[in-house]
Amino acid sequence: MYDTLKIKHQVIQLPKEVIEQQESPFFWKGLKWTPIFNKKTNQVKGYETSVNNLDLRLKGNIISCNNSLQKWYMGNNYQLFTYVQVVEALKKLNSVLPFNVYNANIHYLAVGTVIEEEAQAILNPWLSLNGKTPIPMLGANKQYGKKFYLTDYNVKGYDKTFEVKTHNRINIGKPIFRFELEIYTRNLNKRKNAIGIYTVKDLIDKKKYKMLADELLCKYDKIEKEQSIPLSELNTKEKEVLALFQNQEILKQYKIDHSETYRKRRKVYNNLKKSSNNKYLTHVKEQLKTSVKHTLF
DNA sequence: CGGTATGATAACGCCCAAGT
DNA sequence: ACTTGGGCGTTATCATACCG
Repeated sequence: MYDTLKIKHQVIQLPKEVIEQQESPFFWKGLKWTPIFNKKTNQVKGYETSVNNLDLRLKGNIISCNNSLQKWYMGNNYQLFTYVQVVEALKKLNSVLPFNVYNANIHYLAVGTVIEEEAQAILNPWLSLNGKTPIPMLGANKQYGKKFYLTDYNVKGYDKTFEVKTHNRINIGKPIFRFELEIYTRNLNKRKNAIGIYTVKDLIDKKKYKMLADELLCKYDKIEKEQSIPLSELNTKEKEVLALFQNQEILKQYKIDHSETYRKRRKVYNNLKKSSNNKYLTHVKEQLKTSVKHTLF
């Protein structure tokens, strides 16, 4: 389930080479660290090294490691990445990195899952998220995904089959849709029912893992989607509300000019969606649910 | 400028009561 | 019965700062 993780380890005792801001490479913790220079001042601003295809940077007394756990461990992220595999991957990461990974701080993480579905059909109905329209994800002059940029998190869905075909020249041989949430942990930690993701240890807390999985599904639910509802079954108010919510431009202005009424309209729309029986959207939701459930093992 | 961090504040969802 | 507006608790965004 986990994709990109940005972890930071605080070094208690820096080697003398770092304290002296040594300008040549040195060995520390069995790794060769090379200085990074500030191009303007030519001063040492940190050190970098790599181990097992992972880049590490040391700045001040913080070693940071930003990478996709799944891609590092499995080579790709078009397959499921289950809890058991996550535990194994972190165990391996801990054995490879020169510090205790489990105690490292985590500020940002991405969770995602894949389902065997045609991406375009899923993406076409996506209208907005919290009132924001998606940015198209482009590759080879083609839109292969949609991404929502919000302050504390990003949500994206895309054609994984297309992506690995154009970027990695790999043919998966079946349609794979990937859905992903990239989020700052503060958003997870400062809410009412906080999940509490502070260190890597928290990532393998089964209860928290489950909550993150739910968070991913919850974001999918929050995406405003074009509804296909049997129109003749709606009353006048519902028809008007439906039309309003399917036009993002008018909706946006409506929200500004009639904010109070907007809230009432939204309520009607929410109820409308609940009673809608869009089989396809329900099917996609179920697929995601099932997929996420499978990553729990 | 883009990425990150942080506290302040605006916006939202929900409920209820009052007005039309 | 439908609409409007206030209160409240929660969440998202804004403003600002820092860094390279």
